[in-house]
Amino acid sequence: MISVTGIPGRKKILFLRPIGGNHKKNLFYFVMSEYNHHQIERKWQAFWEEQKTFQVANASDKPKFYVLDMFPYPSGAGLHVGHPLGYIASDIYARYKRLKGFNVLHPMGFDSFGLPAEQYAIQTGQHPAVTTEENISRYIAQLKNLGFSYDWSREVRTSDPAYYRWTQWIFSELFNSWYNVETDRAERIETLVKRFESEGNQVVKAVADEDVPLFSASEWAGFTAEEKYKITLKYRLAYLAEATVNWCAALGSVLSNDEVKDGVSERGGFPVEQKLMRQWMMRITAYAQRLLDGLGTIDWTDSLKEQQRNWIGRSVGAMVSFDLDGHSEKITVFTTRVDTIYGVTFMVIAPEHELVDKITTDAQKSVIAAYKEEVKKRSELDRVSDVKTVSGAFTGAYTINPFNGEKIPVFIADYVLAGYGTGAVMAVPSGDQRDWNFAKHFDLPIIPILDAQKDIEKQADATKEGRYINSGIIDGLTYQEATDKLIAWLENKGKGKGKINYRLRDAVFGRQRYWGEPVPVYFKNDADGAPLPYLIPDDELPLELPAIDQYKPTETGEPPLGRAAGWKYKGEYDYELSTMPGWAGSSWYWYRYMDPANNSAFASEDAVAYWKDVDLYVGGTEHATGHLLYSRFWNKFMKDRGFVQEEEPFKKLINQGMIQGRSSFVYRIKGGDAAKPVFVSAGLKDQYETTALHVDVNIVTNDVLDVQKFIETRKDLTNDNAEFLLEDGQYKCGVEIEKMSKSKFNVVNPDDIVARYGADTLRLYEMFLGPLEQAKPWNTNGIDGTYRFIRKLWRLFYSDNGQWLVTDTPPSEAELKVLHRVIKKVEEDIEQFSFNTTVSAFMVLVNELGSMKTRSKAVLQDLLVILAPFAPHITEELWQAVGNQAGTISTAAFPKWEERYLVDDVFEYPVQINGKVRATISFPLDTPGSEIEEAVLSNEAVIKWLEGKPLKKFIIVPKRIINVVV
RNA sequence: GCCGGGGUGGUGGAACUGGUAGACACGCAGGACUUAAAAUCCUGUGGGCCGCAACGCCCGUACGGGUUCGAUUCCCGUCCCCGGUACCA
Repeated sequence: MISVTGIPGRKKILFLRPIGGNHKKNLFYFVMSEYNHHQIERKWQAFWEEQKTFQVANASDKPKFYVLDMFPYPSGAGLHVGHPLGYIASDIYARYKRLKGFNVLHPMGFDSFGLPAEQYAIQTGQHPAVTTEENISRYIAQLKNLGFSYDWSREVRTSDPAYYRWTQWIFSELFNSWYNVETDRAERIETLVKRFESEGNQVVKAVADEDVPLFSASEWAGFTAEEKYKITLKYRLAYLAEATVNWCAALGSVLSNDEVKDGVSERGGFPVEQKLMRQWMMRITAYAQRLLDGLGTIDWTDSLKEQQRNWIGRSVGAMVSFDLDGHSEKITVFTTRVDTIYGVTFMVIAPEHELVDKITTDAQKSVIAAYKEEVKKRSELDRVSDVKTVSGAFTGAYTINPFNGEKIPVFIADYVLAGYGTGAVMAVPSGDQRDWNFAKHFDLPIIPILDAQKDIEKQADATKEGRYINSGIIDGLTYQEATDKLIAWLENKGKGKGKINYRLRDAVFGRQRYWGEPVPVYFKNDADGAPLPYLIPDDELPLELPAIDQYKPTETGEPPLGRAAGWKYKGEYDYELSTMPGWAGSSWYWYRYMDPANNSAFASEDAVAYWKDVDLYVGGTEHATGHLLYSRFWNKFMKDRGFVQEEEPFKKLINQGMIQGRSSFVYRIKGGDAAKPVFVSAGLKDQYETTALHVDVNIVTNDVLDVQKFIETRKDLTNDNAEFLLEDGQYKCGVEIEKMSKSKFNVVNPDDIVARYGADTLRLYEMFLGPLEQAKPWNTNGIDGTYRFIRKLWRLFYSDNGQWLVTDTPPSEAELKVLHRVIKKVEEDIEQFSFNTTVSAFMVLVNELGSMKTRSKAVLQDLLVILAPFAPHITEELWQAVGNQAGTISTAAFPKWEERYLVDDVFEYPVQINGKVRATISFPLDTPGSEIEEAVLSNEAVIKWLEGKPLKKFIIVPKRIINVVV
């Protein structure tokens, strides 16, 4: 664009644009066009900001609606075109809901604590707060560029002390709470102490550490205050524990299970090992059942709920105690198949099991020691990838099957995990393939226990069909009968009981990092000189991050906070040196938006009572077992304690699919003179041996490489030394779909697209690409179509030479028909988040209106309103141009469609004949209600079938089905 | 292996609860306008056959069966792709 000129007549901006031209002759040709997205979008974004158009109050006579985006971590790379996909969708929905008469809360903020800023700090010495601040500014600019209707006055940042003061407060409340199994909710720790005072701890049912000593009320009364405090530490929802954690040496930090993928860290791919460490933990396991039950009450996708179900991993079974031959201890196993107990021919316990050393016989000591050594050496990665190899060692000990008194050899093997169940399994080779493999390897007996089991000499058969054999008291019974009888027997004899087990582990709540929320705890030594944790009082929060000189761990291996000179509580007691994990700040942030400036509570009671919960949450599925689980956990806790209103925080959740990159490749022929590289076009590459090289997608158009630009961007190439083998005179690039990332040169920046086509076009195009939930590659190729649509829309109002076309004449039947059909479709599609088909409907509407001679103002106004959520800028501009007050389209009423405009000249309805056979029937429009004599049936077979049978009558029934009685 | 979701033109994708498969868009081809190009507009575009043509016919929704007057849609089996998860007892 080279110049912007005049405003003749109506409020219309003309601008001149060079459109090609012969630069050598210095000749330019111009067209006049009125649509200038730069001007329009700048104008309205400024307008919205000045007028505070999207600021929303915590009260209204309209119903509330809360639309939330998963807030981003502000990375240094800025946004790429993939990021806004979900934001565009939620913005459309938020704007749509406003048009539908709701008071809509639609905020945005930043999850601003995190690893990358810290890594950068370690390398450069730059304080993470500084880089974070810069990144956030860039994000905000990019987001505003896209015309989102956020209420920016409610912005939050998790790294802001005024925010994390409340994250610390929630931690304190968790620390001050215990889980009462009888009431099935969290309660203040004081209620537990009262119980101890009146009845000791033997009848209290709580979720607590396993090593709690039993005491009576009078014993409790005899404890010192410090001893009492120590006992309560074992009950609190936030507690310290010596736990095996995923330790990543390269990152210098502990990682949670969902941050570890295939034995390496999710971020960076560094090796992760198991290590015992004293850590803050969260008793999320207390909520396992409620987290599971809650899934039934919320509108999330099945796959996401299934992921959470699997992660929680509920399994129903029984605990069975086996006496040890010659020892007083017992080994307890957890099994989901008690019914197979008569098929047990050996037992396997984890190498880390506490009884291993005790029960190993002298003869086996060396074998066991050697095996344990071997297991230690095998990394997590090997254990995972090498499932086939059978390994294990015999301890020399035997247990007794409680049902038939048989002696059962005890093995150790690493396929049994110390952390799940009891770390011991009873092995039934006839019914379990792993046990079967183990039995074959060590030549142990395989006993069939069901008459329906087949081929158990070849493989295990896990069937529950048939009747039991070789099975003592359950011979002849079915699965359910047998299970019930065995559990009753066990409970009766005190040898076991029915039990539900969860895979879910308590969450580690500490990172050896600087850039996170400090845990508001200090340590004071007890009578024996061991440190005891104490909370920092609420009124002294926030505990702010101290300044430190370097951001890496100390020389003695302490977390970075160990470097903070003189950082002690009351100048005397050591603070906790680890910080909270990344999920802490994001586990409650949606409440802060409700009342972001409050400094006497995380949000006022009124604000929470008004907004309650999130009606629509939009974000990626990658948070399935992290953020989305922890948030539900904290929310349930806060509900228990009466801080919030709802059991579940996110009523409906939509997962937008990831937008992948579409990488382009050039092919260099292998061998030859390195100084004279030869590149071959994609269609010819099979004739040579080539190396594929990424090439920047920004110099590739429709898969054709701009060879000149390519040479310019490469230092090693000149016009003279490089050779290109072309096809059809062009260099065609190869294409591959990969994750969008800088290193693959496939990043497309939304700012570039906005500069070229405008935010409205980008918004429409991202929605048009395909179903929201589906992953899809970014491809700029098709964007011209949406851009054309926007300009066609403009030309409904202005002719090519800038003439105003809209008239006050009443709408024609034809206009109303196409309009109302689209209004209906748009409404239905938006409610179902089918935005791609909505955009198609707009295109049809604009095409059809464009082909009509008339330009009725009433019709065009309705079109603007229904299109406004998708393309807010151009619709605001045209809305004002047709004579409305500026900015009022945001709160206009979504138009209603009328049935009478939806019907065609000819009805075409599915038809039922005698309530059975169906076909399509067509008849003239002016006949409904009256008797129908003429009709056209679509299906030949039906017509044949009807031949000779007079049609008695047609009955039009609801749902547009016609019943024909013959 | 198990769980969840998919497989439709050259491409992205439509198709309500079983009722004209391929909407909408990209790309491509042809045309109009233009000294030319761009932009814009118009026409055509799943494959095949017959024909001057309108019309018409056959085949087509991964593959093989089935139910039905009628199947992209429902059922059974096979293959492939994507996501999650993995010695969980």
